[in-house]
Amino acid sequence: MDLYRINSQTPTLGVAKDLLGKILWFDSPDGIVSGRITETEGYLSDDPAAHSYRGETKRTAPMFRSAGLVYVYLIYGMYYCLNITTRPEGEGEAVLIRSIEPLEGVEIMLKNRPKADISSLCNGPGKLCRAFGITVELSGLNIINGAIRIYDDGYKPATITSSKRIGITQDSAKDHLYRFTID
DNA sequence: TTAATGATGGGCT
DNA sequence: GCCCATCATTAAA
Repeated sequence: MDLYRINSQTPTLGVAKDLLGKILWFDSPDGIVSGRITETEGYLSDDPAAHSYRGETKRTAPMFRSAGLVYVYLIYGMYYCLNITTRPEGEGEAVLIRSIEPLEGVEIMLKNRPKADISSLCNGPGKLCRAFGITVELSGLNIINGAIRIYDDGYKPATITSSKRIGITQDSAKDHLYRFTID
């Protein structure tokens, strides 16, 4: 199985679609967990909904560094969200990984989310980070050498659906079809 | 079945 | 002080 590398020549929305069907892999303290990516969203540099929009801060620094880094942030005080950066130094774009179909380490995921059943184990950005054990401590790692990686096993999605992003309310951003899903 | 609400804390104005 | 790229739980219908 091949390591998947982000090509910084590829536009962010192209990467968002490209990541569908790839395998997210994490060498967690409890063991290997992995799953197939089924939902992503793109966040662009001229996009008021992007964390990078108001400039670089300590939190958002990975978005501005280089393509192929992990950007993790805390949301609503209790959940983490996982992104992969897509652009060269200074640009500030990323893809949010929103949903995954569990593959390896299901017993670890169930230990992290004891009340979930398989179908709802990783079907949301907060849920998948909780199930995998991904926290903000991992923000800034690269996906070539780090504990979080992406693999390509040759799976090709049949159909990619575009839709509006979840939870985006700014008038100038809410209607963009930057959310991509496969079934 | 869908709709409303509470949890919980960092980041920014 | 308000907002937030969320989710589980409860309430209503």
